[in-house]
Amino acid sequence: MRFETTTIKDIAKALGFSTSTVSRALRGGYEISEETKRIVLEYAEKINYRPNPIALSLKERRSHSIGVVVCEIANNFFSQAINGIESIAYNSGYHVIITQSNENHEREVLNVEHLASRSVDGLLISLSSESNDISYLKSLHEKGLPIVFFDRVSEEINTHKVIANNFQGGFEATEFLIKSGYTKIGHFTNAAHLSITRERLEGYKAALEKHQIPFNESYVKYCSYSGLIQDEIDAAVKDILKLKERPDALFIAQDKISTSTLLALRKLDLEYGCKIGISGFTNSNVAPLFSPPITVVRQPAFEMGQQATQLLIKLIESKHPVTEFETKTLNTQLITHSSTNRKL
Amino acid sequence: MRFETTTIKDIAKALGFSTSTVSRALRGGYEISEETKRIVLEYAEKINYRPNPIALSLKERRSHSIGVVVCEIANNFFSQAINGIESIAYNSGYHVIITQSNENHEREVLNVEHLASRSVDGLLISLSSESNDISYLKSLHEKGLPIVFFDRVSEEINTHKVIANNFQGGFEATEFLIKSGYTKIGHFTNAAHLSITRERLEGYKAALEKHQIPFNESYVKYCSYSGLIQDEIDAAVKDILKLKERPDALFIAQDKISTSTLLALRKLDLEYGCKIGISGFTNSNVAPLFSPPITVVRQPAFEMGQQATQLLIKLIESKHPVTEFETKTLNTQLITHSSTNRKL
DNA sequence: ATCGTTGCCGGGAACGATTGCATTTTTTTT
DNA sequence: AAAAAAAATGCAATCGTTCCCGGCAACGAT
Repeated sequence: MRFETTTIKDIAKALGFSTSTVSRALRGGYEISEETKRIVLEYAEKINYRPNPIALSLKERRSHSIGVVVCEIANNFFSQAINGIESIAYNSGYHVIITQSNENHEREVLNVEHLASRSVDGLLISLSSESNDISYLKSLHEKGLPIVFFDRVSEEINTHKVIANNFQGGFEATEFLIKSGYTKIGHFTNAAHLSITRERLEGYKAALEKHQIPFNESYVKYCSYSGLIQDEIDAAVKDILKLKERPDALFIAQDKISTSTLLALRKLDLEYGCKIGISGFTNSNVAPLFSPPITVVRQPAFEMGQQATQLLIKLIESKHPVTEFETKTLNTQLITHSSTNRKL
Repeated sequence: MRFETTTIKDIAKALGFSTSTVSRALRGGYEISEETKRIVLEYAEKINYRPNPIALSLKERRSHSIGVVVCEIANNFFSQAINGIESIAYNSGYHVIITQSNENHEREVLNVEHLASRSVDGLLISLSSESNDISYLKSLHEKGLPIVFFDRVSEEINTHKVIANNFQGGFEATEFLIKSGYTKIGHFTNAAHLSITRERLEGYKAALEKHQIPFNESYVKYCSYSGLIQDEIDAAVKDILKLKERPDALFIAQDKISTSTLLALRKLDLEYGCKIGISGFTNSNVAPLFSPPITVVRQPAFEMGQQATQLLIKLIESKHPVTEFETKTLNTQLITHSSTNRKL
């Protein structure tokens, strides 16, 4: 049951050349006569010869591929980002290997190590919500593996980073609710230690402060599984419902948490869910269909994927060690569906 | 800028053994003394040695990985199927390489050939809607590459296949609309030549026939881009709206087309959209939130991915050429949200 | 004392491709 | 026509690993 391929040797044998001649003819080496080149190229074409990328990877110690680690591809943000990544990578001659951590630290480590041992030329990663300790990444980075962070970044490693303007997103989403007349605004968000959590929370707080609304700690719910587990969101919603002074609006800081919260509201108290104002991060293309309706903070996922990939390829192809790193911040977009600002 | 790794040679040099001895000690070869094994293993552990999978792939001409080709990972069905694939593959020691065709034939060919040249041990594929000619797959299959089809299969290649019970899905979705009191039932579906299109159409027709409703060709819209292009769906909806006798219900045969149709209805004629009955294939987790509401045909995507992977691994690991192939058909699930059958 | 076993280990080819250097062939120069 | 220069091609090492084969010691049996 072994899959047959044709090699440079087969060509050499069939044509009576040495493998070196064939190799050079195929890459158009200047030292090979036009005649020989023609013969070799024609024959290679005829038998549909394809160079073995594995042999090349072994020899050159690079694979012309980049590894991607995301939490889950089913998340709209990540699948769009991956499309952006692929769009750049393919045009630059790189293949993309996608892996999922499922928000699990151990899985993330396994994925990264596997990618590294497969000689990926570089790594694009958005950290899992469980990942507090990233020393494993640090050591890989120090050994020379080019890494670019996107979305969920870490301070601990000095390299390129691409993020959305999370502060802006949080601020605008919150301020929109305030301007729509809501004052008791709850906040559902990710695990507390993530960069995106901090930044979006800051935006939320800044909007409250600007409009002289006091910050209320009991209105903030940290969901460590990032909405991957519906029960966690149900519990958060129940907590909110139990409050003597319920929020009259919610700002939700993540894609999956947004949809999970809408589902929970529908299930637990639809009337309340339809009464309150809801704004939240999501890159879902079907958000306009949602009921209860939601005002959307959309991240430029595709562009983020593209820019991260451009930075990574620049790192990979740089002749000299790079020491100057940049953090690109892309603006989010607030999309209001007419039905949301119904208090106006 | 090259990434350093430790090899079996480093161990051999440090310990004064030959590479052969080290290699055998690491795999626990019987011909190596316990003492030597201990020394080698301890040292390997100490320097965190990891065998180079690329060298292994080159030598063994297999990579312990399986390639997956889907149309787009952003599609709920496929991302769930991929989770099923990974769940089995990882437990069996295989890595999964995911690629997207974006419903584009040329891209599909490129992806498959790249996967094959990377020595994937087998291939899981759901055909793109553009793929009519699959001779390239055929020749790969004849050369010995194990292939398992899922979801969108082809008759032309005799191998294992895993599909949903598309006839049943189409039948139940249509009959549900009929039983809810609708009689003029339109049908939006994929490109006509796809296996899933035929089967779901058959189910639709069978339900109509059972209830003595005449089949109306002008009620059927084939969307060759599978909902990837919103304009195509918008056009289909406009066509329907222009009919002197508009459908009072729609059965939609695919995930993306379902959501695109809902978006189009919202945009073009929300009142009509909310009045008609809609049932459709989708694996979206947020379908309960949709408005207009939709009765859902859900495919067992995760299980389909799992079963396809099990079949593929059986093929890969089979000692003898396999000649008996099976087609597994998994039942779909009809999920009615209370609000849909409002004619009752 | 010699032979066959057994246990342990090293040498080296192989996987497919590239590449520096050596070698052969052809062409040009004198 | 001989020598030098140029062009075309081959040899062999390399990447990291496995595995066939052969070597060598120690030991028991003859």
